[in-house]
Amino acid sequence: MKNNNSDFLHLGNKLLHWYSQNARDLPFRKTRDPYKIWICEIVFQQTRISQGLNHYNNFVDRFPDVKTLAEASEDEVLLYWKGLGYYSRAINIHKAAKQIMSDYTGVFPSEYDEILKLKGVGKYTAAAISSICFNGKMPAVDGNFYRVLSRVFADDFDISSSRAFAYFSELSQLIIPDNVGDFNQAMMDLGSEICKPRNPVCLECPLNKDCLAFSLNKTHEFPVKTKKVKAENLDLHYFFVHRNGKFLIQQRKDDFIWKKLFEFPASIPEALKPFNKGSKILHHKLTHKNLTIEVNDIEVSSEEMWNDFTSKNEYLITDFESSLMRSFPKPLENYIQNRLKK
DNA sequence: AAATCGGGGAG
DNA sequence: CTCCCAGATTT
Repeated sequence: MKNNNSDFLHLGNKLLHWYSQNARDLPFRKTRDPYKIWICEIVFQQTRISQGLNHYNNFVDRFPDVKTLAEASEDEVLLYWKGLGYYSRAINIHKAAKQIMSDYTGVFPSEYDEILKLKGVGKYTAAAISSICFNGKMPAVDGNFYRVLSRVFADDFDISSSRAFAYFSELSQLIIPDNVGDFNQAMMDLGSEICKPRNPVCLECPLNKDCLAFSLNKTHEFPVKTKKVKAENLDLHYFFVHRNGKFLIQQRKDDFIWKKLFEFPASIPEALKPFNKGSKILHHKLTHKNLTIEVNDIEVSSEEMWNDFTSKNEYLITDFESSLMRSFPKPLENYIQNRLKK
């Protein structure tokens, strides 16, 4: 009579064996430094390894430890996050570094409950760090867990439900082995390399004999996700005000998209319109996905008028070379390069 | 419980 | 074009 949870424990051990021979060779796999693992976990939230690998390497190279990161400026941390997206991660990672310096004397906390208190660290990340670095026993339940578990058990629980994390945390207990750190990483690699969202490579999967969805030929039906992600359109207007290679920028707030990144002025004072008789004005429009950006490209003709602009304290003055040292939204980054590189 | 936050790449 | 990715935070 099979009526207890121990029936599935061999799955976790099969996974560990597969992982011992198929683990991806990644830079953060060579360390148990909680700082490095932390950075890695934040960088790769909602981000593919191939997309974030350079950012991870550059980040830990410039900020090799908590103290270095805590003592850096927020703008420089954002610079190293340039192009990665979800910029609150960079702001939180910087706050958390200061938090570790002040609340934990600069020593990375080792307990799950303490790690969870760090800014930008949620249940997944706290579990990942504690299990990989401190032999913690919490499953690091992420999208890979949702996908692998829902397929293995042909479970149609809606992963877009707010209860999905608790549900699949519970479900993972059926197969979780003693070595939770390796198990968590094994689930990540399996989900990434084998049990992929589309076209999973089931013939190479160590769990294919145990996978209900595979035996039913229904892997494509799992996981179930009902909620659709709606992409609202966003229209932005900018003034690219420039003269002799210099141009105006300002820093965004932290309450909307592109938190604290730099951008062109979204408006200019009425007093400075119209710039003056001779200024050349171009209108550029760029679209990308749900984003529409219109740029009033104004070459200020007189030194006098330029001085009127630059005397406004609300603007920063920069040029192409200096702009490389700021983090701009990707579309504006591209615009600057196309506009001034020549 | 639901909305929001980026950008790149696969299909 | 749509969907997804080593999720967390805010409301």
